[in-house]
Amino acid sequence: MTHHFLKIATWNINSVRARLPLLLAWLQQHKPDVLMLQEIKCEHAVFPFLEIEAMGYTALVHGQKSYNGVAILSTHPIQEKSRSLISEDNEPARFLCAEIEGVDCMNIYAPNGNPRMDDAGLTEKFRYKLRWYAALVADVQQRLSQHRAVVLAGDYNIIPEAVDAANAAAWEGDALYVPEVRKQWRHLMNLGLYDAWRTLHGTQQAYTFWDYQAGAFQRDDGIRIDHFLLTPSLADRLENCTIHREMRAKEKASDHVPVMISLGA
DNA sequence: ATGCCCTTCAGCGAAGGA
Repeated sequence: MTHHFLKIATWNINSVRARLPLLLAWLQQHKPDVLMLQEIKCEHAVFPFLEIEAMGYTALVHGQKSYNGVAILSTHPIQEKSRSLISEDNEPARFLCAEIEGVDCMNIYAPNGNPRMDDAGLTEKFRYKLRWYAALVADVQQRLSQHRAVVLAGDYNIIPEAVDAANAAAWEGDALYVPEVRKQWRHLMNLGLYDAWRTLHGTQQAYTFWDYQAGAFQRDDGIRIDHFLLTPSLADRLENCTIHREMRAKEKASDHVPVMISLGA
């Protein structure tokens, strides 16, 4: 079986319009085959198609006004497979799946889930995060039963382990780190998926998000919450995984940075 | 101590993020 060499990236861009110059410069420099964007924060009608298509990319957009929104950019032929994960009314735009070169590229922007508790107990926001992850696990399971090659990438809003935070103790009780949520991560891993960063870099500490507040980046008080999970045949092709930390130091930076993998032919 | 910051929409603050 022959494959295409593929560079696939993910980036929670925190508004594609506010970040367009940074996005175009990054694409020009790194030229990924595929880029999964989260938090584009716009509807399809105002997505910057012209500028992105001028760089040789086709854009598949699942937009929403003001909040959320995901998109997949590709230099290869792209076929949409799904944009719904959880069959509830008013589903926010947090999911988009497309087939590219025989790979199911699943772009996720998981619910944050905070605040986790209020006076009445677990909040609806937190319960929704758990339901959303249950639906994601079921969707991935379905694709695995069909022997699909799957790249599951995006903003998971999960700190998998203590090593994935500069100060794990500060995240105790937070919806990104509580045991119930880390258990959802383990459910995914136990389906047989490989964390691209962990696979290549072991327990080396690296972060993909630093809060805008309190000089978090200057203090390197970050967390690793943007991830690539791969099915085994794709993990076998994994050549590298890079976290583009330098993007956090730019003017008008997103609070997340790009993560990129290379898959061998 | 979810306040610090940033984005959107719609105004001259609120909501949401993580």
